[in-house]
Amino acid sequence: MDLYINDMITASRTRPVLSGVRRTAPIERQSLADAVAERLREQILNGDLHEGEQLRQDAIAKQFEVSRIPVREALLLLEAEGLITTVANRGAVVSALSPEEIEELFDIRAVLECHALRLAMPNMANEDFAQAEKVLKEYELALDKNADVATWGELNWRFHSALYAPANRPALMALMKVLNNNCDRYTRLHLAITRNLHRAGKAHRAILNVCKTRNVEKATEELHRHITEAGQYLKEFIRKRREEHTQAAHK
Amino acid sequence: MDLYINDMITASRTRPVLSGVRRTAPIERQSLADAVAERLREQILNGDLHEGEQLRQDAIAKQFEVSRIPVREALLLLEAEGLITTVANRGAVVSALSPEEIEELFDIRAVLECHALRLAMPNMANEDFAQAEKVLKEYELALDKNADVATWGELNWRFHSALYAPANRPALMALMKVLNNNCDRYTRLHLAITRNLHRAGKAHRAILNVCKTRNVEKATEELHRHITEAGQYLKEFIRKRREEHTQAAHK
DNA sequence: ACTTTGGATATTGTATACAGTTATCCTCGA
DNA sequence: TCGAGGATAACTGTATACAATATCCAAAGT
Repeated sequence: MDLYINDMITASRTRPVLSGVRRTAPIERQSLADAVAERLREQILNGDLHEGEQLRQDAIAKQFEVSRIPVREALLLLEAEGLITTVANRGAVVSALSPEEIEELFDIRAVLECHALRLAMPNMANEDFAQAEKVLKEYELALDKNADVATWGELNWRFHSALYAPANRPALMALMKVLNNNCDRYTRLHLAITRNLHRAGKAHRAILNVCKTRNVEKATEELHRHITEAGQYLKEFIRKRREEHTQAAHK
Repeated sequence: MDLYINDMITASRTRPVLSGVRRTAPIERQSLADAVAERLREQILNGDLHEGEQLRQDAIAKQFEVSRIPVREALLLLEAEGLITTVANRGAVVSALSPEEIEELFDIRAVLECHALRLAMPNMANEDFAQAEKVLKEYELALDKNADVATWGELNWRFHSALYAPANRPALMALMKVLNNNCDRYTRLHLAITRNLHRAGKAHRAILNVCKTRNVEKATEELHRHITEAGQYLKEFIRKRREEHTQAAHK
């Protein structure tokens, strides 16, 4: 699979944050390519486009009523993010990560996010804890409401990023976000089937509690376990699922 | 700045490594976009295009005698890699990383590469040491010959990647390569001015020697210092350089 | 002098058109 | 029935043309 540095930076594509005190928000203008990419990304993360599915330039262009040029550019963006894979003259398919790649991605995430947490913890103020707490409450509320997996993915990242925000490392944060997108797709897939959403909620609360004690070692250990356990679980989950599918294909 | 996941994967764009034993190499066919991107990337890494320099689509298209479409797609790739930055309707410029971003990048590199080394060391065989040794010799030879900085950058990465290869982590490797590209540009800039190329050579030899003792802790410590020291040095170097330039602009 | 406004020019963004490549399917022969 | 070969269709890759947007400069107003 592929990961691009600029996806890290291309987090920047998601619009610079409003700076200064201008009263009237600048009119949000997106290039068509960005808009198309956003829609497709959502569809992929939601699983509306399942892995391995072909992405026809023409079809997408018609669907969104644009020409193929912005579609092509959108596909390049998504490829840089690792969400799709293209073969010359044969078009793009939604990336299907091998179990090994999934494990690798979660492993990278664990390393980077623990590093981020380590940097963040000395800077954590009460308001940071409050922020994380707030997101966690939202998450639990969403659970009760049986919200969709998209909401879950969003809140999951918001919780994690809230922990890392005090580190004040924009590039690192952007990189972690891209990696998260690639992992979340599988997590969501898993959750959509097993529906055991409470597990992550409990793990998150545990992590937050350790952070509050300001014990860096224990906190990073907890976080590391949270991420790698998810990785191992998903690796196995996907491996079995693929096995079944190939068997089904062979009979 | 921006880093894209797919750049990690897009390392894949730099052609999948020959797998298997096919005798006749597959005919190399690159899309124009890939070819343009490759040329531009080289120019940026070499410093032929200095940071902040505008990249006009028309000019590039004329230079390579292609239309603007493949140029645009090449620019998207480079943006994903973090080498350029684009603003809507105003085109692209060669990314100028702030001293803080440089520090951040080197820091991320240190974390990931130490992790990779940690994974690699248990798998290191004599042939791996020999391979690293060989690259190191080439490096030292290039020093004597007063080779250009491009050669230096190439050999630098080849040495580092030789150390991490036994870890057998393709995604991690690809990500590290993209990060390296973003850092190397500044390292080369620095070397092109100060010409003290021997320092890195000595550091590399020291790292390799520790690896041979199979002491994981010491090896990662050595590597970590090697990378973060370079980062600190360059951060200061770029900071001072920028200061001078802004002063020059004000008088 | 300084600011503002209008428009000419340059540049990017998108659509349409065409060329090249790959996949599909049909026919023909064994 | 099966496989080889080739025409056809489908799709991607690139070029050209046009539209939208930004930049620059000069002229008018304060």
